[in-house]
Amino acid sequence: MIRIGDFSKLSRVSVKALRYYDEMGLLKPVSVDRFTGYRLYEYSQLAVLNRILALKELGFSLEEIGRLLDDGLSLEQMRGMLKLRQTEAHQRVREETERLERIESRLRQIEQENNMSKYDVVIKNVEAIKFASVRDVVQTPPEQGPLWGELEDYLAMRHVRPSGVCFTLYHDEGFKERDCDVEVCEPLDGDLTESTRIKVQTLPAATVACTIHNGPFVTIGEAYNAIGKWLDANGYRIVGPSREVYLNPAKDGIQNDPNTVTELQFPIEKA
Amino acid sequence: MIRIGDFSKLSRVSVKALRYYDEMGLLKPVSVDRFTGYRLYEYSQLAVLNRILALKELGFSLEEIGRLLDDGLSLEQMRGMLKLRQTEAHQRVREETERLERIESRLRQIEQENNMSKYDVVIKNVEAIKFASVRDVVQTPPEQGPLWGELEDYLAMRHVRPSGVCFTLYHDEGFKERDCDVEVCEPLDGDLTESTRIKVQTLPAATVACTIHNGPFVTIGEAYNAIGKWLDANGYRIVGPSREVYLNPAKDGIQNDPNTVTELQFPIEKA
DNA sequence: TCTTGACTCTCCTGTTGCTGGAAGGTGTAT
DNA sequence: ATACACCTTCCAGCAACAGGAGAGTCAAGA
Repeated sequence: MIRIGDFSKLSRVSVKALRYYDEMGLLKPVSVDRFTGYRLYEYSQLAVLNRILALKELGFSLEEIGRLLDDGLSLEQMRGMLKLRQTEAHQRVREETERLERIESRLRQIEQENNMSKYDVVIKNVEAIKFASVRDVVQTPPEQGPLWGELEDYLAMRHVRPSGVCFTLYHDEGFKERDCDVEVCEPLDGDLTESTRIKVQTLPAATVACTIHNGPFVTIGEAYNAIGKWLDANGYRIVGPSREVYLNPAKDGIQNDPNTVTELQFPIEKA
Repeated sequence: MIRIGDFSKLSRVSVKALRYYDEMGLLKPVSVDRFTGYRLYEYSQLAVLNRILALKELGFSLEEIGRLLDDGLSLEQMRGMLKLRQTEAHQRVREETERLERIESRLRQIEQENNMSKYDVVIKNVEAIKFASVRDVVQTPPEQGPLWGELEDYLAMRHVRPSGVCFTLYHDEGFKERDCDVEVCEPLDGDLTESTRIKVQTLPAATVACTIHNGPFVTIGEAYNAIGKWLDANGYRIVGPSREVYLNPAKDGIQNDPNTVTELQFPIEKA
């Protein structure tokens, strides 16, 4: 029988941790002095402690370990739990690897361009969205103005009000300055009858890389630039039309309001 | 100006998190209604939030992010912090990969042998240790008894008492049943003059894989077996003599006490 | 105008696996 | 007797929020 301090030295597990394991019911000392409260361990309990540590290494929580130690665990159960830990560990390896890639791409960016981009790209999941839209080819993006007029008139006439922020889909692959295949969209809650020009569709939920452009449209190219580089550097592939979401739409037509806030969203997949 | 719920929907960051960021000083709403306490955000703050999220992805804590946002961070500083994160991320990738390996080796073990080993192997760091010892070649391990007598007599004559648990070093590479090069050791605190047979040395601190054998010595082969397999399966290399640590030494000479507790320690390196 | 129902606020607790420290009792060697 | 190392319990804290209670706010519909 040895006291907690010696047990701790032998096992290289802190006294605090041992007391915690006692409290959690993972490893009770074989006896506790009735008067002093001193915990007394047997050497043979080091084997139990080793089992606890080994399970911890495998990624089990202390609570799970407690159950594993109590229940004479069947092999099948054990196998199942290990499989679970396996996928989790896999997942975390992936995450950390991606994090590492991102860090390295940032470092490269600093080395090469010697500055920090004003655009930060983040990945998020957006929900499916139902919307009414007009699609057409315009000479340059700013010329989508009339399409907006057309769409809004149509909605107003049918007393339908958009249920969220409007956006434009760019159907061309890659960036294109002229003859752009654009689709201007207003999100919808209820129903709407279509016409030859106005269609109702649903965009599926997606994982998108996005960045925020603060300022007038004339400079939005920088944002496209930044997000494009980021996708490249971090190994993502574009898998659908990009969206320009007009969070705080321009007040004066579509051009030069400096308070405009626009979000760029690119549906992506890991390359 | 939008309320927290809408800001949350646009950013896909929970309301709780936004309030927390406010409290931490990371992202204050541009205004707070004096009467209702409602937080009001600007669309343009989505860019700040994106920066926060991007830094979080890189592995920074919220506190660090706070400082990064406040101090107009110099590029050099940023580079330094990124380098730090980089090594950390590297470290974690390694850890998770090793965890994954261990899980997979356990799974293989279950598939193949259809049972769970009674021996759990854990890795720990042991400190340097000074000791007195006798080294000799014995026909079989159990025949080290006389060496123990020799060592203990020597210590007793010089009124030196061991300062910890005794152990044996096995200097042979691999497992050997006969003509074993063993060294029986008693840890020491103070000084001791050497003789031709008795030497004083210091084992350096080391990383060891260890397992606990509960029971008589005759069955200790199983423990060696288990630890050997484990090292193999998890990609470790033995880099020094193994130690047999007699935690709860046998009472009857050295053979058959069932309450004996012995720890096997193998100094290792990742292969 | 009243009533819903959806939002929002603050404040408190809980999460995980411990670490650190305070205040006080033990054990042993000098 | 007196150190000094140990041991005990209890409380606080970490990181980044989530969940919920209890109460106030807002806009739309009856």
